[in-house]
Amino acid sequence: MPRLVPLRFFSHPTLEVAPQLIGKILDVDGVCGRIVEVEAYTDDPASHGYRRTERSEIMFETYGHVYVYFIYGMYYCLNFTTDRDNVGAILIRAVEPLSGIEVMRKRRGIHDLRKLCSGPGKLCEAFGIDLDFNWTKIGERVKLYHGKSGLVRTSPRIGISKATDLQWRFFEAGSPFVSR
DNA sequence: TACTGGATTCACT
DNA sequence: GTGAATCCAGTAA
Repeated sequence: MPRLVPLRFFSHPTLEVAPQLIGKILDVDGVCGRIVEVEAYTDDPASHGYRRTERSEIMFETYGHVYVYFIYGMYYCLNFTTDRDNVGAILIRAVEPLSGIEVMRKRRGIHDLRKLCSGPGKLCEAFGIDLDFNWTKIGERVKLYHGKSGLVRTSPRIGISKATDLQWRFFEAGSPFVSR
């Protein structure tokens, strides 16, 4: 079994973490992919971290957390926050599907392996990622669900709209990768 | 409150 | 190569 990447991996400077993320394996409850393209964002004008707003605050406050944002009215983009001391996040731009492929195909509605996760919006759809996963943390089991009186929040910061139960994990590149 | 534009994708030409 | 789809966050007023 490949070695688990510790949370502290993400505590280092964004520009150091980003290249090391290439080749690592993202596992969201058995749906797995090898990261093949990332984009690092710090405090430059092109980054949400350029201004501190309610949305971007997670980039300032955390590392090893999930930051998802909605774009172009249709797509989500998956980021992981980085750098214990500064603002930073890394956008996952593309992954190579390794397991849970049938689940990905069903979610994406296409069969072609090459088109499943070859873009930020595509991989979010394939992994079933949306805004609900904001502020969730790598390694922690996340349980999100409906309550009798409406939405149940697992944290004061997360508004939950559907049943979810998952865990974000990263593994060191290992070949061959065998999922559970 | 209203407006603007966006870390994208895909169909169509 | 081009343009449409689509809606939220941020900003200006």
